[in-house]
Amino acid sequence: MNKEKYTNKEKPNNRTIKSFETREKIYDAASKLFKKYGFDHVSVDTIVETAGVSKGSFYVHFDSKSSLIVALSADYVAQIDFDYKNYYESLPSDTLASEKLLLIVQKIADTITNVIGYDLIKSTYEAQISRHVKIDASLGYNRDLYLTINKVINLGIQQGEFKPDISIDAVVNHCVIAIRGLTYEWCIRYPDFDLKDQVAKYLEILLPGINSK
Amino acid sequence: MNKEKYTNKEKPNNRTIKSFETREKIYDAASKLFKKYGFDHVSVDTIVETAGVSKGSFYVHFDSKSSLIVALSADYVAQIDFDYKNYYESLPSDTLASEKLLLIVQKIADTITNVIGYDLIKSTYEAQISRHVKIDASLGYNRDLYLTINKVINLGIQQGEFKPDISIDAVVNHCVIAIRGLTYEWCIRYPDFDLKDQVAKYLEILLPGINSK
Amino acid sequence: MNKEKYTNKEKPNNRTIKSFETREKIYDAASKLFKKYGFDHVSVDTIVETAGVSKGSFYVHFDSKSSLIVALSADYVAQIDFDYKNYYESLPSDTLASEKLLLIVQKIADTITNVIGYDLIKSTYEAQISRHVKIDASLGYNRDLYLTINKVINLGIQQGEFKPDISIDAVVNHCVIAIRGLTYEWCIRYPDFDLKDQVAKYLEILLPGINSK
Amino acid sequence: MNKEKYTNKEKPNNRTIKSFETREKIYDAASKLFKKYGFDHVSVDTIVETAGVSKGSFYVHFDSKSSLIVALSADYVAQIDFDYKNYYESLPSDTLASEKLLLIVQKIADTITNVIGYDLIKSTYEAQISRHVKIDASLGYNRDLYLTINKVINLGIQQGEFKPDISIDAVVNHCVIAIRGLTYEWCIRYPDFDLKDQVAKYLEILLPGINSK
DNA sequence: CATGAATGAGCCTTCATTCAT
DNA sequence: TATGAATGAAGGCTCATTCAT
Repeated sequence: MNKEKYTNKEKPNNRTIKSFETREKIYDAASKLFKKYGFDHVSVDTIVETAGVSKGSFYVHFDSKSSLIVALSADYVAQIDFDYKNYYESLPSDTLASEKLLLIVQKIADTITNVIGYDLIKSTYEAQISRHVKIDASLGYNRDLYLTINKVINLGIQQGEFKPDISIDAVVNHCVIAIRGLTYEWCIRYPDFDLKDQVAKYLEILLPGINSK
Repeated sequence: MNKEKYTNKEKPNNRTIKSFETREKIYDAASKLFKKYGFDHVSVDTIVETAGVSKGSFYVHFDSKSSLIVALSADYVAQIDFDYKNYYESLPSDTLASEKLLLIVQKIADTITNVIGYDLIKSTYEAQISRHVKIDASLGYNRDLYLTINKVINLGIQQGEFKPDISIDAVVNHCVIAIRGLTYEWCIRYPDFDLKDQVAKYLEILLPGINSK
Repeated sequence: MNKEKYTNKEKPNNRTIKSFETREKIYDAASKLFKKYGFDHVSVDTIVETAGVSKGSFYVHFDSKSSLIVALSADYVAQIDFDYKNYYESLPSDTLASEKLLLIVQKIADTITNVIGYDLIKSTYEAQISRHVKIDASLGYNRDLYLTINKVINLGIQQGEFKPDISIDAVVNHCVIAIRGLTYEWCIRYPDFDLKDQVAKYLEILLPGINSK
Repeated sequence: MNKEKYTNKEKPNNRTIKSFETREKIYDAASKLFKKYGFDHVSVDTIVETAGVSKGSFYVHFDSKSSLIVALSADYVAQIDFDYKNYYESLPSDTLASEKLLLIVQKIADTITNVIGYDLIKSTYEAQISRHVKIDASLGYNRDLYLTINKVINLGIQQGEFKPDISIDAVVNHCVIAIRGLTYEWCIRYPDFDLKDQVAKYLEILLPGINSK
């Protein structure tokens, strides 16, 4: 398990600050390297060398290589959450629900493509599928994503834009899965696959089925 | 590359039979192990030990560990192809296009779930995403899947069941991607995800958008 | 040890002919490969593959990889002998001894450089120094070379061209060693070392010491 | 590359001393084994077993097996350099140039024969001819040897002992090559070849050609 | 004689982890 | 805390040789 530091409220002294910095150095180096080469192809040696710390230090701060990966995942997810939620709140209130949906999924595609980047997403998917580093559900972007899309779909129904009798859950569910599926597809077809474009196309096909007219 | 044996029509003698059996032993052991632990986490040592042959034998029959997974993938894909194509041909000619579509994707879900199985699919997806063991496009089930779904959509349009102005390519494309995406989802949520159910739900959402009425 | 074939005088039948051909194929392939890559870097697999025969055949004709090397060396040596002896006989009888000496050593340099070639010579030296594949003295080119050079030196003394009191043996000896030494030097400096040029320079330095004037 | 330790001037503590000792153990074992069996025929396994350290330790101290021989070569060369240069300086200033030359080459022969020894020289020559572990020219004994012999020849000319019109470069060049050639000869004829004797004989033949009288 | 599958010791190298300092 | 030398199991792969057919 990732060793939590700093949970006590004591005033950090020089030593704890140094310790924190060391941890950060390892963390940052690992992040960069995993992004570039994938978990399985980055050794602890490379990490500590890049970080400029000793191998011993690594094991002072992380119990194992795996525990590092777990710590990293949470951060990326937090970033996605932060990005698209902020974005959602910023949309004009008179935006159509269908348009909001489109803008949100495109925003997600954007974040994935440009902020997080291919290699890191690939690594995350890789970790998810091959190891049991399942992102903790309570932290995962899925939960928030569900809620946000749920809001939009509900809004569309209330505003008479979407059919009132659709199964909201099924639709939301499918959206989330589709985004993940398209992201997987993007990974294995990279760079010949425009994620933003594809999520838009996906909605073009989905929306007629739920629009009320 | 996978060393092809037996491509000539000569009557196999005892020696070639024995050789083939050895190859099979390795193949089967590897298949079982990859299924269970994933490609990267099965060593050649383990494979040959399981197969009950020498390490040298492994390299008599396969040029490398990688070439083995390539050979394995091709087989599974061939199996999928075989299964759903046969199935498609067997459908009554008066079946509705939308129904045919549903039945086919469900058949694929069935094959994936029950014939090939979770572990192997997981390994394949893992291999695809982490290594460059991309299934040869000309052999991959994608191509045939495209063609088959294309046929169905076309049929639907000709029979007036689907809108005549939809982009067939976009729809077919999306179907294939969706199947792969859902399969990926199935992998990471296993066993809490009913693939057959989900592809059905997916179509429920897709179909209204392309139905003519 | 290299298995000698064909020592009996029986009329060769089809089978012995086939056998001989197989042996030749292996021999030629090995020769070519050793030339190119050096003994230690050519595997039996590569040899038989290049020769187009089976691995089993190899061990029918040669007891081991090493025995092949032994067989090969003798041939190259024979070729050198043949070349420079022929050349020596062909020289006009009124040629000066010192000139004859120069021409002979240059002829040898020529043979080494252009007939046998860098890679094979390198391989031979390599084999000589690293393995105990010492060329059988009675076959080695040294013996004949000694005799030939001996003749020339003697001739020079008789014709009054060389000092009468030099130690013929020491001079001949040194010539032979020098040729081998320069050839070794050529190997490790290849291609920045002109063997023919260097043997000439060597003689330029040697001759004044033995010339009578 | 050989990992350089100890280049800083810090006071070595117990740990660095231990580390150094480990390195030495590996180094010494390798040296002994290469001497005995030749580079290509000594495995890392054998080295570490002989040294009494773990295989992992080997790669802590040396990047690869090749980097070890590079390190070894440099040392031997340094030793040769050290030996004959010291010797050269110690010669009485009134020694004749020709005598100095003789003494130096005999000193070198001595060092090769008695200090470095047959097996190691053989290994070095082997490495030079079969691999591309060419001793770095700037470090090699050749450079210094050239300079030293050059000095002697020059001295001889200035003192009127050698002809003033000889090509110093050609003579020096030939001396160095001859020493190497004779050393090669010594390797392949060992132990039936007295190197010291032979270099003396070589000079006996060379000197009359450059002496002024 | 010819074949080529089978063998298994051996090769060099990597790597996560431990531990004395 | 920080260090980095030490560890040794494991990894993928090569190769000379054997042997049943």
